[in-house]
Amino acid sequence: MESSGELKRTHSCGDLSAKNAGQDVVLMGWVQKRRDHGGVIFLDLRDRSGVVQVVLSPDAGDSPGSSFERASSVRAEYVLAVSGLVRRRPPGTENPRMATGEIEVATTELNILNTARALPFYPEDAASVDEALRLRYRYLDLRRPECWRIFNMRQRAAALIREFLTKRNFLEIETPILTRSTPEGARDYLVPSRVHPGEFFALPQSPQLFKQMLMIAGFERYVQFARCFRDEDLRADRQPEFTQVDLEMSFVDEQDIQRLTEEMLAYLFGKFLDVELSIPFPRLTYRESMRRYGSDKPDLRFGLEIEDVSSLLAESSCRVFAGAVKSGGVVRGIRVPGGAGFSRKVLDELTQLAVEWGAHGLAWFILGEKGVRSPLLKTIKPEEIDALLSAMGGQTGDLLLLIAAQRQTAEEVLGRLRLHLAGMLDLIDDKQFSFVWITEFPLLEYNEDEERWEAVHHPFTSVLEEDLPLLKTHPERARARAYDIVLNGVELGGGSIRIHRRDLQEQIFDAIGLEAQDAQEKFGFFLEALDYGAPPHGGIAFGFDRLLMLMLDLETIRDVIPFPKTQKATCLLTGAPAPVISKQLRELHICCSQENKKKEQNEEQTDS
RNA sequence: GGAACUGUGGUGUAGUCGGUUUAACACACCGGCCUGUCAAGCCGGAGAUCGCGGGUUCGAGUCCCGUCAGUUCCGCCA
Repeated sequence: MESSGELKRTHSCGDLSAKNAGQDVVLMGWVQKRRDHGGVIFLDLRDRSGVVQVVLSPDAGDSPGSSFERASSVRAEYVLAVSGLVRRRPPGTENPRMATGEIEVATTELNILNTARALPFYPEDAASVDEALRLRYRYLDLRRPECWRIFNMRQRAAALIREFLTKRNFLEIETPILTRSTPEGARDYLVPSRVHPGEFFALPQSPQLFKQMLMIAGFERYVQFARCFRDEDLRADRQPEFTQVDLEMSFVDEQDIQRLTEEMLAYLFGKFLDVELSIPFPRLTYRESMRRYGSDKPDLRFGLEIEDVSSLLAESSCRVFAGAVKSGGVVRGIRVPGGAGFSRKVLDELTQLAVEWGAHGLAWFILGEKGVRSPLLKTIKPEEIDALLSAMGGQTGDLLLLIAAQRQTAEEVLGRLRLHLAGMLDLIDDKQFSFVWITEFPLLEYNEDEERWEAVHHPFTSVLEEDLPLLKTHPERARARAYDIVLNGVELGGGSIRIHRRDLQEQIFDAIGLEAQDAQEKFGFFLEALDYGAPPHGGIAFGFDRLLMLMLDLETIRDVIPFPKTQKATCLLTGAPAPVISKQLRELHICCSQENKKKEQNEEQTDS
């Protein structure tokens, strides 16, 4: 193994072309592949820019210790410095499948900067390797052009967003990572204080209060690529630490924020993907979205809308339908074009799913060539079927699926059924980007477990002026000045117009059962800030990881995060989280339960 | 907290209803040969007791139970 010695890198592998023929170059990089013919050795040398073929022949001197001899000991993923002449390949040996396939580097000097053991897997194969192993050796997984492309895109997207917002006069500001735990929302990650025994910082779930206080400070327009931390269970699109594009503006209303967001996304998609987004995006109220799509994050890339046929069947001779309506429920359904061909087995599977999801059953009507087929045919009157067909637009070849249940259950089950059917029937065009705003979310919802009202968005969200009186009488009906932006059925971001008056803020705290004293203790600093000239303000935050995942057509945000955690929130690479030695705990005034103590002592022994 | 799927040499897979296997194949690895390959080739070699622990059985990679890990989903995620 040598140092690069006198060699100084002059070019990057992927940048070489026939134009460089005749030049002496020095390259540094990794050995992607070795083809040793005994008399002539080919090495594919890779750096971030690409791959180029390096050739060594005994002309380089095959005396002991020569470059040629060194080359024959080279293995995949060795790190090399090579010096040589760029030349056109001999006629007939060009490789059209390689960007640099017209040329090669006739190497006169080869230094091995580092060797590599046989790898657990080779970067080239990483895509097909078990993800746990890839995460264990993430630096090898990341040693491939596809990953560099993703992180290059990540940087570009961030740059475009910064560029756009800078032009719009936004200030990029960092807020604390060590902050105060807030009672609302997700579980906090806590950090013990050494200086203050028994007290803890929390990692921010979002910079919410800080950005509001920046508005109170008069910054007017704030943005941050904010790291956020939430100690909740993971999903393909959820990591315990993630990045939000967090922004806030003063003296604005919903439309201002939404317009800015649309322009920003249009700018980003235009420059980044060369995709022209049509703005403004469609808007659906929460209620309408739930009714038509059974979801507050509807995927609008396909139809299969939910129809309400409650009034048609309220007096039906079929007890399933009439009964549901009589008891305050609904009858709703989906028309599946072409679904008449579904087998009995498939229908049974769908029914089973519907039951799993909370329905009592699934009523189906096959609109076949020879008439309507359904298990309910005997109980339902022909004219009711006719009415159903015309209400749902049923045509020969279609399938109608109906759920009779309480509204919320019907919406939820049909919403999931809708997604399931779209997958089954391959209705989703994955080239499409379908944005939609969901507006007028409920402000509060009742938490059965904790027996109290909670903010749907967060407790700093303002309420629609006209719904203010409902807070006291029908809290569930009060609508928030909150909005989510949804892309292809994924919640990309959400925001709201905030409360900027102390009295309203206190009223909301009261509505969610936060005692005045508690509120004072936990949010006193913020209530106080509202007293000192807080301007009207609002904002939005996007999941930057999710945005990239969707733009790059990936399945999980782990692919756009360099060092992601597993579903159990561990890091396979570093082994975090891990026990710490008791000295650390003592300094932090932390005492662990017995079981953990044992683990930690073992650790200490092996440690010393 | 719950459900489902996955777990075989370094990697990716095969292994059919439990009984021909000394658990097979490809790539990688080690040794040898080879001056134009780019999925280099040819010859030879080493390497897994089948995630782990129980159980059923005359006999288990193959069946059952438990457990661990990874993934997906539900709950949870203001």
